[in-house]
Amino acid sequence: MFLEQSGNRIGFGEGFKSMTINLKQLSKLLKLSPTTVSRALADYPDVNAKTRARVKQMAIQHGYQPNPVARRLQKGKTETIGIVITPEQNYFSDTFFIDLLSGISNQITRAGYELILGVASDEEHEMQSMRRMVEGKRVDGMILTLIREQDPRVGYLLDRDFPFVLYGRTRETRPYAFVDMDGKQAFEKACTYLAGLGHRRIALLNGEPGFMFPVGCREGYESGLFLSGLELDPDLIREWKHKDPSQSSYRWTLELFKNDNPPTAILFQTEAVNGIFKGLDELDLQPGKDVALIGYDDLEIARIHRPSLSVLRPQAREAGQRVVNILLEVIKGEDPGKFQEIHQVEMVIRETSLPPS
Amino acid sequence: MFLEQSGNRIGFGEGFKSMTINLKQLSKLLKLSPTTVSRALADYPDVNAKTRARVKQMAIQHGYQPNPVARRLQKGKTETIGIVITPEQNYFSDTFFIDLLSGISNQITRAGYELILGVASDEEHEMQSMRRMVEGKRVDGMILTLIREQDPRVGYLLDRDFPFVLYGRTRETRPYAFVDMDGKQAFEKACTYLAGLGHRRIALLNGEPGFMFPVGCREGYESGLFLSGLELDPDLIREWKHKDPSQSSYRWTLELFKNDNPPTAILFQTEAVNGIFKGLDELDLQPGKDVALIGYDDLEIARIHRPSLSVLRPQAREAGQRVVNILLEVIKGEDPGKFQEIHQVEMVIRETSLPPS
DNA sequence: CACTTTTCCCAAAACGTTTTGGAAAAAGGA
DNA sequence: TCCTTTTTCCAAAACGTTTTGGGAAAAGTG
Repeated sequence: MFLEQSGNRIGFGEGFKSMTINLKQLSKLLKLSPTTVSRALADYPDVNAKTRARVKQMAIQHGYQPNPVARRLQKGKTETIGIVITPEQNYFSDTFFIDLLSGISNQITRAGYELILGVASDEEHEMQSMRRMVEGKRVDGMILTLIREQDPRVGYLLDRDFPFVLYGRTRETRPYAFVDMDGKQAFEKACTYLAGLGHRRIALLNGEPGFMFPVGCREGYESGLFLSGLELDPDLIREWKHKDPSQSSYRWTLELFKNDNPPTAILFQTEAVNGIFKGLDELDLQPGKDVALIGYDDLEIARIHRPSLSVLRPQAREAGQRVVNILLEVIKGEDPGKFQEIHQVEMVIRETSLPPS
Repeated sequence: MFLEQSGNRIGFGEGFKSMTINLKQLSKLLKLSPTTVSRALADYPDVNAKTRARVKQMAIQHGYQPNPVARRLQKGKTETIGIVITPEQNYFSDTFFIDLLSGISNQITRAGYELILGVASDEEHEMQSMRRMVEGKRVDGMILTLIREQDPRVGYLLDRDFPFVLYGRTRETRPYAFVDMDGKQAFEKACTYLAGLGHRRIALLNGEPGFMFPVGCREGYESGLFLSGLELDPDLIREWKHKDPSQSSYRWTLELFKNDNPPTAILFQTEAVNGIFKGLDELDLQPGKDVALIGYDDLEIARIHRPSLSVLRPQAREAGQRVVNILLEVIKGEDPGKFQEIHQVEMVIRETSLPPS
């Protein structure tokens, strides 16, 4: 049976579809083969410069864009990258995560790829959503965030040799690609800075154990104390809960000051700042004046609060872009172990980091 | 030339790909044609129940999943839905948007579709990102959020008859599908409630003009005043800026109380609550006690603040699910004008909605 | 038994690209 | 001029599905 290409059926009520043109139709218009048109558009050297220009001009004129689905099938790639977020991770609390996502999205678009998003309600659905993407051949690579110390996602992906990049790190001996912020260096810097101002009792209100990021923060804190010749006092360390940063940090703030020898400064993740402010308010302590504060992450609240909050500021957008560039390399077949980046974090001194009164 | 299907090349260092099976291979294993296997899996009646069971069993055993890219090409659909968000919209500030997104994502997954995400830095890139999805044949439909009164995106999509659903509404005479919250009814309810408590001076700290959602809020506020026999006083209405809710609402709060006859209650979007709290604090006014407060959106801060904030609570998750279900219908060819839903908003009375002192 | 209907399966086409492996035409070299 | 090389193009295969349009065998029917 011989089947005639039906053409575009203009005026057939097909709505949107009727305004689109495909390769075969374009090549007919140009009186060239689809092969040549395809190769002309892809800048292959074996097509005459003159015809290439003609092809490109016609393509633009008719708004031709190759059908991405067809190209993906032929190329054997999905040109798609997956990411799964969970609402319980209050990570979304402010500009930080959206900055990261913005860097990721823009770089993916630039590469002609797509970003597909899964929203999982808990850890189990998180894994399930990822498996659907991976085993369902829906993505070429995965981006992982909010990494846990023991993270089953990493083992899963390593086991099946599937391309991925972490924003963060985990406890895993096999090599893998990651982009991480130097939380250790950041907290060390903040800690020595405060000590340099004369603070001797510096508290740490750290993130929840189980996740990886508080680990570096604690290391930096301890190292900062050590470098400043200060003793580590376990009574000055508390950990807030991820599901409820404000409430838990509020409680811990009150508790910190029950101490006979209370802190004059607190280091923490900015996520927890509302609880801290509330606690200090209740204790009639003025942030910045009676207690120095430095938070990790430059959230909106840090800038608008009076006094404004001194912070450690990770460059989330840039990190997001790096994550994508690295992932594209890994997808191409590069060795993931080559890509392990730790980005420096700058300190922004505002009004809450004064010497002790 | 005769080409032999090369099979799976197990042990060829192909990594991930080698653990996957395709339709042809599965059909060979079953000694059936690809046609029959495909139809068996799709529950066509023209395949024997016995063989259908055999096929399904074998498919599960080998973890066969049809390649989505191939299916999309054949079906002429991308099975993909697009959404574009912008960071400048502080919409991401808390759980609200992620709840919406969660409802959207889950429903899309259930339908076997994919959600692709664009992050645009401003209005222009927002349009650009959408055009890439639409004209690049990367999605079957679009979801739009944070709608403006005059929204060029809506006109664009209507012009080319491309399926879409709004979360929100816009000024547009042609019929289109939307899911919106009944902001008018919500604010009316809150306003009459406060009036019922005895408040006579009720202020409105509304969202920025240009966007659609403050319109309903204002209507509800005015209607609530009217129903309660109160006069509208333009001095009691202010509008915060979208890019900086806290700062602008802080300024307006101070200004509201410069009034000779200051308000005893404020209605507002919860996004703006930080600025209001700060303003009241500076004026030595106790939230809830000296000034009644009801916010729109049940953000985390509303629950954890002491006193806890009375709020109007839209059901974002459910709305997200409806948006997707409707969009799938529109994609199927249903008339968008049939789908115009306005969801009720419940009021949650907490500690900031007492009678005037 | 002969004919019709139903059941069950399949070959081939189609979706829209890119890649492969030439082949014809033009240009260069002796 | 004749052979070789280069330039420019293209037909056909391939990616992995679903759909189309039968067709053979089995089951009914008279």
